[in-house]
Amino acid sequence: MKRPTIIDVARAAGVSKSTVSLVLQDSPLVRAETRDAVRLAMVAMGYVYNRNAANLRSAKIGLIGLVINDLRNPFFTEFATSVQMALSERGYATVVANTDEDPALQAQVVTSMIEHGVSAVIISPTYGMEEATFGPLSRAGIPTMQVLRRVDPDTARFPFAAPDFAHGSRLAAAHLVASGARRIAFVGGLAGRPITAERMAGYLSVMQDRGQTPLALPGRASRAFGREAALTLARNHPEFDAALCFNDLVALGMLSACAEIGRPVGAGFRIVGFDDIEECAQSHPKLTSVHCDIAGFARSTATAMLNWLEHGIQPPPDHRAPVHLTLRASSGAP
Amino acid sequence: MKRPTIIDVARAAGVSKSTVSLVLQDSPLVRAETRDAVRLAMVAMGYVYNRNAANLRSAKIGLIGLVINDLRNPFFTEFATSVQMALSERGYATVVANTDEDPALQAQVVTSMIEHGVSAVIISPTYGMEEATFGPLSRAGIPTMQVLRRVDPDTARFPFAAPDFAHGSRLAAAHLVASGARRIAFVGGLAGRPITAERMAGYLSVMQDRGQTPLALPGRASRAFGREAALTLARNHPEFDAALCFNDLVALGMLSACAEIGRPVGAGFRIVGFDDIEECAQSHPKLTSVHCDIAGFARSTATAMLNWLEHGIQPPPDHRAPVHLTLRASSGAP
DNA sequence: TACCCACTTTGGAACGATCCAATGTCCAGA
DNA sequence: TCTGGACATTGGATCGTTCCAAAGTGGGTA
Repeated sequence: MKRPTIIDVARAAGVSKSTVSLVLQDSPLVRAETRDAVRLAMVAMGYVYNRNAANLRSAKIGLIGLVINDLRNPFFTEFATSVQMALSERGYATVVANTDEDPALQAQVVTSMIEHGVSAVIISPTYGMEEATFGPLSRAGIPTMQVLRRVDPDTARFPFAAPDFAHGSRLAAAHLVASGARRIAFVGGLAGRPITAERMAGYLSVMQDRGQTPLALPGRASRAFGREAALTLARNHPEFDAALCFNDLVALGMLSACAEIGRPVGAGFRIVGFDDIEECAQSHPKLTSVHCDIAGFARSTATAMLNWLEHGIQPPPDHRAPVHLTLRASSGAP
Repeated sequence: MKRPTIIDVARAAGVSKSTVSLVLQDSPLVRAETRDAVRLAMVAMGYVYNRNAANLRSAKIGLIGLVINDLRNPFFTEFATSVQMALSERGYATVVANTDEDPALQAQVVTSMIEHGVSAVIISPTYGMEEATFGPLSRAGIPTMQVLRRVDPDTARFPFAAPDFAHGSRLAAAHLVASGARRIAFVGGLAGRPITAERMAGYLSVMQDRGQTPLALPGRASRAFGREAALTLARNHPEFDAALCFNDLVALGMLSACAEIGRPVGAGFRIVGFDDIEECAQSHPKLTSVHCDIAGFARSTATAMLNWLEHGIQPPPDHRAPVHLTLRASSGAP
């Protein structure tokens, strides 16, 4: 009825449980014939290794938690998938949880992960209830990296890493100006959040340089909001001839709405996205975007985490990965 | 240095370890003041529950493996995310792995999951090396469901569940015919795969009814292929006035290419997608698609799995979830 | 006073592996 | 023949929980 244990296997193979344990660990100490006999017995009785019992003593698990605020967003999907695959390559399994920007849910999944014994956590956090999320991690002494968003200011304890959004923003704004845009709006991103501030930084400084009043249409980072904003902009601010978007989803939503109302996008109305997700190269017109090499960033995050875990090398408190601008038709590039 | 255990907590709170255990389980047996004292001690010394030790006795682990063939595809992202959240709601953590359609990688991640002690696996498998993936699962006695694709034919052992693709295909084909399409092509999907056959079923039967030769443009289920196919179709088969696509990505790619070459989509050239991902309602024109309610399907899959796990109720060997057609502008619907 | 019962609390025995010190075996070399 | 050491194997303690039978309280009732 119940699952056989190493003791049962040992009995069947006529050896001691210790020997079976050694066989399980591929120890060179056991004689070849003994090993084979034990293996045979295992197969014969359908033995299943119980990693729980093992972990109870040796406390190594190789499980890493990955907490993401919005997993359905392709930007985060790409990040999560790349992290998972990089970890898998190094023999670690990844426990993933989506929080849907719900701080309470985030606190809950983090607790659940700690209980399941993750040995590290990589988190793209949501805002709110910081203590409920980071407190337990800190108390449990679990190495934790914040990525993409810095929510807990204690980066000595929870190192932060993200692409250099502010620099990308400057590149994008400068590009729009250089290609002749006269009035530029910033579209999307929830007001008051650090990430919005970073992605707006270049825009704001350009506006200041030109002595123009900035126009921001804050909103969710979704296609739906992009559509809405494009319509609003066309109706209420027809003089604006360019938009710098919080992210690609917003930009793609604008693209779709412009197609719908027959507003040509390109030299007449310039749109720049942010993140350069795969779809940017497939849309019509193709979308100019700040390329963050999210897959590369994900891999380097995974590496940094494992260096911390395996060699105790704590990542720098505030790492910014380089970004560049990918020019395409939506901003009137050739 | 090392993590405190319930014994340490018990000592600090001046009670026995049994009492601490009861507190952990929210047992009504303990007096309120005792409970509070224990809780206080826990917080004070940063106690972390050790689920491994607990599981050792009760043999419940609460870790569930989710293996996905293409996690970057929004259809699968939505599925995976919804499954994960449904499991999380019931107190289970989810170990996710993307296989990128690589059978060797799939075999490896499945092995790794078994070793990490997942108590069940939900897998959207890739084709090839079936034994290397399903053999270990079977030997380890881990309840495993195949979803979205049936790769291992032994559905008595590995129950299968998917939306009723064949029926969706019939609905889509019938709709195209009813709205007046004269020549219909089937675009996307790799030839020879069961899933392609299912999604083509309705198309083929309609072609047969009409005595027309089917035209299939097989290819990867990606935006890029959709673009390519739209151009090919326009160039080599201009008489075709409708396309039934393998999935939405292909259809969206076609949409984008049609916009590029100035071919109006709608009553003139009808396109129907498959899966009804969120973007279908945001594209221009909006995309008619076979709605699979993937989030609902994911939730019911999670429920079925947990019923199996917790109550031993094995899911039916071949479950098909209902689908329907969502009419939008791309097929000339009002 | 003695007894019962409901309410709390408790010590010890699992659970299934790992780890370690100790014990056998066997053979080469003195 | 004896000894040392390489190779194999082993029993017992241990990890941090849960579970269970048993015991300690205190109040009400016969």
